[in-house]
Amino acid sequence: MEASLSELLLSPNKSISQPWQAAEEIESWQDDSFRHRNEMFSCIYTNSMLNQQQCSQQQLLATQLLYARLLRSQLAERESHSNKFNMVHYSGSKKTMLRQDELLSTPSSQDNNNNIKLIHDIENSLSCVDPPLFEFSNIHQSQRAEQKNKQDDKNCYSPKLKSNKEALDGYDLQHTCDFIREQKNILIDVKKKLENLSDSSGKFRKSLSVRQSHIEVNNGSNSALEESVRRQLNGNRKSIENLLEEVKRLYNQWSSAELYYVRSLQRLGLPSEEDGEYTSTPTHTIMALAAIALSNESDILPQKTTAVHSKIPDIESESDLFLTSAKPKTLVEIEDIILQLASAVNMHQSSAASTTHESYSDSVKSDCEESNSAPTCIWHSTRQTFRRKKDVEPCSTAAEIILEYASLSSSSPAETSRLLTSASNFTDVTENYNVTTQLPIVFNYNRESSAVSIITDPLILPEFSTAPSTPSTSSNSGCSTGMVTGIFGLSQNRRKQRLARHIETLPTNSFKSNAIRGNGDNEIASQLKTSPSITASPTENVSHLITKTLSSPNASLTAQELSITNLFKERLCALQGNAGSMKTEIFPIIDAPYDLSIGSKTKHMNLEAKHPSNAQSNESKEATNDKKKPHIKKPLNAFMLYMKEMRAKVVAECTLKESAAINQILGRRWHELSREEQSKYYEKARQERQLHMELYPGWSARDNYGYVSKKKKRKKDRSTTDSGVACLGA
DNA sequence: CACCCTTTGAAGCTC
DNA sequence: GAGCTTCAAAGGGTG
Repeated sequence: MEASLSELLLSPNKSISQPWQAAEEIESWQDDSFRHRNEMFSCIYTNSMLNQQQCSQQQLLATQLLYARLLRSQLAERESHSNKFNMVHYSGSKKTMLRQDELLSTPSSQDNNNNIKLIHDIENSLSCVDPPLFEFSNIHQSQRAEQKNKQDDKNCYSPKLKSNKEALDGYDLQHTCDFIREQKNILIDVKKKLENLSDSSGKFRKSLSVRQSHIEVNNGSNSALEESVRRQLNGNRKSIENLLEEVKRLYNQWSSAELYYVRSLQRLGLPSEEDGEYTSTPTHTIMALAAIALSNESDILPQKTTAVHSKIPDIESESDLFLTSAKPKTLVEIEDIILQLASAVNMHQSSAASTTHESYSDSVKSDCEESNSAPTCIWHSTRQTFRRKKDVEPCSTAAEIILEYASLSSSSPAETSRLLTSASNFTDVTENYNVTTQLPIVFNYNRESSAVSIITDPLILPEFSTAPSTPSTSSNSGCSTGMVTGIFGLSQNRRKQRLARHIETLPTNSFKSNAIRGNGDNEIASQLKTSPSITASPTENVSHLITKTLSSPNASLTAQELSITNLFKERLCALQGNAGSMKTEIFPIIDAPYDLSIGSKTKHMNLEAKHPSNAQSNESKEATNDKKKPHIKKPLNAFMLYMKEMRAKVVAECTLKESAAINQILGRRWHELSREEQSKYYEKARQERQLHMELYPGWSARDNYGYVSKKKKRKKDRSTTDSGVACLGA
């Protein structure tokens, strides 16, 4: 029962001796860490379960926070303390949450309302989650131990791995994937239990208040007994509220792990368990681990966020938050595991592909060789193909692979939607690159780059990949014109102001990171090629970590590059494989970061289905150009957010189904809202705009002008002409 | 099947 | 800066 969630998730083998499992250590950090646990996510996910739209933003925020953490972790000291996996201490959290001393402080003889019993019922309901969990876990762990023994494996991916190769040889990828999937199912069970617990706790709290009010009404006298009962009631209520708070945090933390996992799969274009075609891949494993790392993030929160506990912190504070060099507590350790796992996965892959560990380019070759229609490789002009030949200089660095991948994407200008799909891929791999190499790299390739360029910016790749080889496709989009103009390249005053505002919120630390701000491919290539030095430069801790993790610096580099390279390889081969069919196959544009829903399938917000492409023939070229760039929708305003949230309720209340009528009702209700209630939505809208602005720094609402039907425009013209105002305006 | 309807608010455009 | 336009969501209705 002392097992932590991290243990459950990360330990495939019970026999693994992991120092962080020591109960003393757990006890030592639990109190401190649990108090701050999920501060970030409790802020991020406030009300998130009630509002899907909100979830999308918060989900993204969470992801960004992860990256920011990854970034920050490079700058922070690696603590010697072994509170490595400071995740939800699953069973232990129960004890912490319940605070036995508080709960038991009330003598049972005075528990007239059976409050203690109820609390214990709740406690039991929590504990009833544990047995199957650990039973399950132990079963699988023992099974895995047996399997391990059968395979005569000598090593596993312990964080204290000394001989990486040995461990990698013994690493059973498939089992790990299975294990993670199983643990995810367990987490789903935990989630359900927590929801049930939350419900029962809510009922209890309600009954508690009813009883208390009953006492107050019926008895006017202030006898000592009543006072005592009241105090106990208050105490119990406090306990319940604490319990609920902890449950909420647990739930949020779990959700964060799941969300990031699902989201990562979606953004990589990999199927999830919900999809029929799901097959476990190394990338699944990596993503699952990343999700775990994200979940772990919650423990690194500085105290700062508690002040805004009741509301979602704004971006400024968040940016400031994760760029301050607070102490990392667990992330480095988690990353250590992830790095080793990723390396192990790729080593495994490499060996499976009958290639040498040292030459992953050969692996690329072997994986891609079956592709007949190899796109042009701009890096190896001698062959003009990405397909590896023995006499061709292979892409020797991850940077080249990345760039080649990008060039490959851009080499098929006819399939712009595909390119857009690759955007998320690129971003993903870039992120993975950060994960696996622990390099705080920011690719800032936005034409109108703001100082804050969130790593997940989906525009990064399209711009990056299209710039070298394809001309601008639009004249009005700031994202597609020329080279990097920087923050001074803005032409619109308002946009200047917005950006200036944005920049003002930037902590200076953000520039201290190893942000790669380049103007061309060569620069980024050279930057990436020098990754070893970058790895060593931010802190000695990183290099120390890697050196410690892997047998040698070279091996470190190789393993890191293997990690990203294989990720790229996967996508690259997929891209190549689809090269022949790309011309006819239209992939939906996935605008992943801004529109992914929690636990749901990707919503293709940018589907062009509504676009009247055949409306006017003389605008076909323009329409074609429009199709080539992603359609980034406007952020929702306060009323839209309100509508989105309340529509279902109104529909349920009324028999109306027509949206126009519903909207009228919602409009009236909006005006009936108090200022406070409205301000809640205004605040949400503000955050949405902020987030949108950071995600799409170069985006302007103007970019969407003309996106809607021309008929609508004609209709508007007609209506305005009727009013007579438009004539004056025109 | 594409567009309309209907709401409010934000942003862009025009004068 | 005022006034106007466009778009954001939603889904039944309409041509």
